[in-house]
Amino acid sequence: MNEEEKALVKSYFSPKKLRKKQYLLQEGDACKYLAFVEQGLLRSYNVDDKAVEHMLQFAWEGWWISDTYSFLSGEPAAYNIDAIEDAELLLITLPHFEEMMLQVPRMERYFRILFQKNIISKERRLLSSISLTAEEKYLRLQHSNPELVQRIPQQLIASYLGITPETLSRIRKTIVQKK
Amino acid sequence: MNEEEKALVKSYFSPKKLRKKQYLLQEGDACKYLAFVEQGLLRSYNVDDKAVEHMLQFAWEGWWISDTYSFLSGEPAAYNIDAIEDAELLLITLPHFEEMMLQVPRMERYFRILFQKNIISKERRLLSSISLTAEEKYLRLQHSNPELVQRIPQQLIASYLGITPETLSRIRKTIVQKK
DNA sequence: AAATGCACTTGATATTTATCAAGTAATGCT
DNA sequence: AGCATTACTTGATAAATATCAAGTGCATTT
Repeated sequence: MNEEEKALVKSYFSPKKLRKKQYLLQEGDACKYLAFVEQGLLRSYNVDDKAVEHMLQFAWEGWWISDTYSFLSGEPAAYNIDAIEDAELLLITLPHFEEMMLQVPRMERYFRILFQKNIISKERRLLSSISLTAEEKYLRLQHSNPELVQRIPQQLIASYLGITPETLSRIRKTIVQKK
Repeated sequence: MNEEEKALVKSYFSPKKLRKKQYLLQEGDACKYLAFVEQGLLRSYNVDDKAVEHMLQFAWEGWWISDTYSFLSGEPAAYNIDAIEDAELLLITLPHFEEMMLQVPRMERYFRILFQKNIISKERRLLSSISLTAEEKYLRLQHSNPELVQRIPQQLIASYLGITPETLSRIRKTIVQKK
């Protein structure tokens, strides 16, 4: 990308800082922004009838996060997004996003490829989810994404895997014992 | 899309017919094609150490199917793809796909948007998978995708939901009894 | 029409995971 | 440093789901 393009792309975004525990998006609101994480750590999740949180995604430096459906459709968001660690973001609105796609074909391509990669990783997580035991899921996550396991609090990892914190605690114990 | 573009796009694809139970792709081979389903029904799945199949995706008229990772990277496929019903497909190779993206920006856009939608539906399936009971998963699938539940054999639906055929059979029984 | 093979069902039991309750360790706040 | 809050662990028990084994019904083949 040349300097001119870089400047143009940058002009579509606005910076935003978020303190730990602050919301970027709350369920029910329209998701106005797609966020690029420059610094820090965010999560998206939903909350069920029993007030249990279910992690959809974590996003740190270099990752994108939003409620994709709400962002694109304008419908109320199904998910919450908040900061697990203080964060610095670059935000883009849908009109700016669409404009950018048209003005900078390179970005259209960038996002098509980004989305491809996202699909591939979601497919893997899905297959883990439907085919592995709790322990296998944890071990595979640890193997495929060690930074996540290291950086994210344990209860959130449990939620991400679809198991209870107690079960994860016990699994970790047996893994240590096996060594 | 004008006639010229349509003809150009069409020229990148080659047709293929598949009989029921025939493979389009076998685990370990490179996935050479991205397939568009004109007619019929396909599935992608993997097989674990215990020879149990785990459904990743079903694709019927108007859907696309491939092992996305293998298709893009050239690495051996992790999944099998075969026909549940006799099928007619349009196949495109990666070089043709890339060429088409460059020659027809409209298609770049089409796939970016297609991938967005794919991500949204995978996210929903993932959240169902990590947050619902077996019965809730089945009911939600039935509600969100009645054609799938009607058209796909029950054992494959069970696998798609990450439960055993026996459990699904019992769940269906209790649902009927409740009515 | 009889025979074979699948898909689905049903039953008994085992295993995995969740729930509830209490404890201990770690962290944040003033 | 001391107190409060939150995160994690552990134990006892309950609930959900898997496994294994037979059986039934239905369709396909001969």
